[in-house]
Amino acid sequence: MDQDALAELLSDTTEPSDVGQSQQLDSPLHSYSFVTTQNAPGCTQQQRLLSSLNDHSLVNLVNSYEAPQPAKRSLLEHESDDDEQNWDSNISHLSSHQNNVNFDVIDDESPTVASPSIVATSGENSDDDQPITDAHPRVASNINFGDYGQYFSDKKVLQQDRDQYMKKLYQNALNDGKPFPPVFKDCIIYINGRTDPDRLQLHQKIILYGGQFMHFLSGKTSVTHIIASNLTAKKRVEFQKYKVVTPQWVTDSIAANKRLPWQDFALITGDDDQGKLKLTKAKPPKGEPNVEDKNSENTLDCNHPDFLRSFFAKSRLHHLSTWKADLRALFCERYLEHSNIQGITENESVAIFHIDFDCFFATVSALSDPRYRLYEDPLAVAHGNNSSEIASCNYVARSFGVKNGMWVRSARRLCPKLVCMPYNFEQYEVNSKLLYQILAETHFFDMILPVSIDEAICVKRVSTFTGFHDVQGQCEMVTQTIRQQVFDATNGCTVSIGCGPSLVSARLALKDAKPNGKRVIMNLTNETELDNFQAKFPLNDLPGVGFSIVHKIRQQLFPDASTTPTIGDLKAKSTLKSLTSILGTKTGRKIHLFLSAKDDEENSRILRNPLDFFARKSISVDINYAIRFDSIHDIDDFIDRVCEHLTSKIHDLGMVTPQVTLKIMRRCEHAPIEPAKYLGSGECDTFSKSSRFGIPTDEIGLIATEIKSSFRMLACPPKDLRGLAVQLNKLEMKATRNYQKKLPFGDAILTGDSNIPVLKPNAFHSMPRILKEDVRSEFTKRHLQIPPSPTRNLTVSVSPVKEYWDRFGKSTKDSFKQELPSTLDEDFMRNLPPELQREIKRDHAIVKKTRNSVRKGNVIKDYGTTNSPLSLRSTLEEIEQFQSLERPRDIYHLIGTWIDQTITVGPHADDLDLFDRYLDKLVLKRKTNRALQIARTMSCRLEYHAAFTSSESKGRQEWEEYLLRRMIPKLNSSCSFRTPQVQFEI
DNA sequence: CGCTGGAGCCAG
DNA sequence: CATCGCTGGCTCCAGCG
Repeated sequence: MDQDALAELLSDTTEPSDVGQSQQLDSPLHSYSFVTTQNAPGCTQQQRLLSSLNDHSLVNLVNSYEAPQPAKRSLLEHESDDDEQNWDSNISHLSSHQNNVNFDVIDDESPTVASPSIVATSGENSDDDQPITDAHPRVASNINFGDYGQYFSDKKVLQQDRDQYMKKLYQNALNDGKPFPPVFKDCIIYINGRTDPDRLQLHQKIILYGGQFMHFLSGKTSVTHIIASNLTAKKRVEFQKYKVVTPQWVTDSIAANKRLPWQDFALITGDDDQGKLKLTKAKPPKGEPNVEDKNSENTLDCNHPDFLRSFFAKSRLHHLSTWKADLRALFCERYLEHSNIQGITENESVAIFHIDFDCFFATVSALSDPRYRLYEDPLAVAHGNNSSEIASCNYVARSFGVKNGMWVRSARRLCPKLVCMPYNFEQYEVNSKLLYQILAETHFFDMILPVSIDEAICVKRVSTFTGFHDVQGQCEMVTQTIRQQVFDATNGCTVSIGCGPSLVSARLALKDAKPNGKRVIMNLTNETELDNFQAKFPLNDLPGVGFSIVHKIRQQLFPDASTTPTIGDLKAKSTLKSLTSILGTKTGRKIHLFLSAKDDEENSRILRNPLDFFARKSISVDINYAIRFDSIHDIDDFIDRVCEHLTSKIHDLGMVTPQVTLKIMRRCEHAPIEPAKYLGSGECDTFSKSSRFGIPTDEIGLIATEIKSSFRMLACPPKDLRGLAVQLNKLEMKATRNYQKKLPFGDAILTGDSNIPVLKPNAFHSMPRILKEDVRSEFTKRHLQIPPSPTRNLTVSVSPVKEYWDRFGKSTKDSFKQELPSTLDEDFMRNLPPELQREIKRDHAIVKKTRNSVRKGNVIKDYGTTNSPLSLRSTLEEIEQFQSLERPRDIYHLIGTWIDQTITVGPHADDLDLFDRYLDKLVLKRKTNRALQIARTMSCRLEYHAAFTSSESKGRQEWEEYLLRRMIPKLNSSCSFRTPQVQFEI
């Protein structure tokens, strides 16, 4: 590093953690395929666009969503002629690849340039990974990264090739292969120092929009623009003659779709002796608006309506989860489009490629700022400096013993010089996309299975290799090509690849390859060889084997071992029988198979039937951070917001749920009120409670009410709540015929200007979520009225039943006041009806668990009465219709059918009497939960009909009348009769 | 025996 | 200032009829 750069570095006092906090907002890259489906952070361009529209256009824009939404774009999609081959079975054989390896896909105009990957793959027995790993066989400090950089900087042609290649990749990945407008045509741009958005993002933007990028300022003459956020005094003088602009020039030009005059963004103004920054109109690079933003963000506590959004925006784990879900959804979409893809059958031999970025977050974050030296300094990605968790650390840090998930404070004890870098979620997405793009373009694999943002499993049938010879060699070649391409495309991110005949072996090979290497073991054909290869790995390298399983195995089979046993150790010491007895049938069997490098049935599902494997079965929100509530009402509001989030999602997915689960974390009795980690949950007990709807629903009112009621059942004092999760289970597709029909508020009209078109009620709610939020705020800003969500509207204005229900639900709120007895009086218990006994036992169990804070083996029993098969013995004689029914769901179904069939004429009085008697029985038997559930089912059903029948419908009115006047009061009285005895506490 | 709800585990 | 401890899927187990 030269003196100037050093001086600049030292003069820059901003903490690294400030870098890149807000840069995701402005990127043009945010709008591609999977990112948009989730809660991508707000998008200023979009907001800008919206606010530029007049009311008329805005409403029209929203209305356009009444039509079916355009299909999401795929990250695996590209538009070239051979598109179809993407997922096809082995259309392009390796032989054609050998010709293509030279990157002539990149740029046909310069085929003469030797590609580095040719060097790497040309040697037949070259086991080394040139040029990436050759000079740096193992760990970081040896890696001669500079050589590679030099390689590019010396050869401008190559540099441009690479940019062209990247441009093409980006276009494919981000813009359906179409070029972006050439905003920076004829510009040759150099970036100086640290910038916001960071260097990597600016680079991408510049080349995407037609500019040329200079990595080094050696030949200053050719550079037309220099981008910098800040300049040292010395640089200021040095750059006097250049067009030095702020990064905003780039972002604003792109937003404006044309190159804006550089003078407006000049960093050095001629008449400014003090070198004061010229702050440009929209947003200064660093300054007050940012600070304000941060402050307001920081003050968001869990009561703030935007808390969820702001928390999610910064949570690595949330990002990981949503990325994964998105990738899975995308896979299914693609899979369905290409019906010719076949799962792998049991008898087929395959080569599995397990591909994974090396310390992904750390690498990407490090590359975004030239001050971070990835291969020399110990680096980690984390938010804070003490009890902040390390999301990812580079291999230098690992050599000190630093591990992912460690708190920064403890890591610093191992490695005092550890440098913390900020997250850069947007760039992670971009680089991930590039990986998947490259994998797809390779046209080598039969399937590309997403594992996560930084990891994929690729499959190739052995039978589809060219000839049958040298499978090993072909695999090695393809791994090396991929590694090289990813390295180039991502500006220096390395992937490691493990390749083997099974999922397990590929995974272990990957472990062997890391960091920055490849390991192909397709040549280990007989069992002994494979065994020998596997023997050295520690047990926890096996998939699905974590802390707990290792612990159990150690305890039972290696009581004296001081370290984690290896696969070889376990294989020598265990039998199928011993494993299943220690770990259970399935787990034991699975591990037993793993010991011979075989995949078990469950693991193979991803190969056999990927669609089934990736299908979404549940959806949930977990928040176990910053949860601090004072009152149950605040919690109710929070639950509402969580449910809103979830229902909005399943609504977008067109799904409904028959079962919801609430899971809470409650501060352990002995745990301090505030744990070591700021706003952390500390040590907690967890409790969960699930309940079912008679008919699957996506209705927020029902779901939220149910969850709130579950929360009360769990009887957690609001102040002790430290975490809350809501899950919608057993998701199913909503029947499509519904909801297309006319809804009762179809004539909803926007107030005000009569020239403004009528807003179609469905339209707003059919918009993609990311758009919805901005449109909503835009509407609010203009005092335009947004129609309520169809489902919610029903609950509010159409169905008094619902309203009643809400009140009914709330009526239980204040009734759990008394303390539970610390021990149960046996006599007292014996004299109670069994149902009640169970209920009290359950409550007692909660208290006991809470008191003891026992972590394991303290299962709460008799939890759900809602779904235990109904004891119909006494009701059977009287109610013929229920005779054959044993399961609650059948009962709900019957009631649903009953309502459906009588919705126009109303229920028959005799039937109602019969039904009344049935309810009486339930009440008498204290099965109020069941009765409650039935009422809920009926309410739900009636609301459903309310959507399609006129409010005059006599039959429906009768039904509602019955529900309101007879059924609910009956349940209410039974409920108030019951609650004092149940003795919850709040 | 098969089913269910709750808890636990694991991965990234 | 801290700091952002998610989420989906499988398995195990006890209890029920």
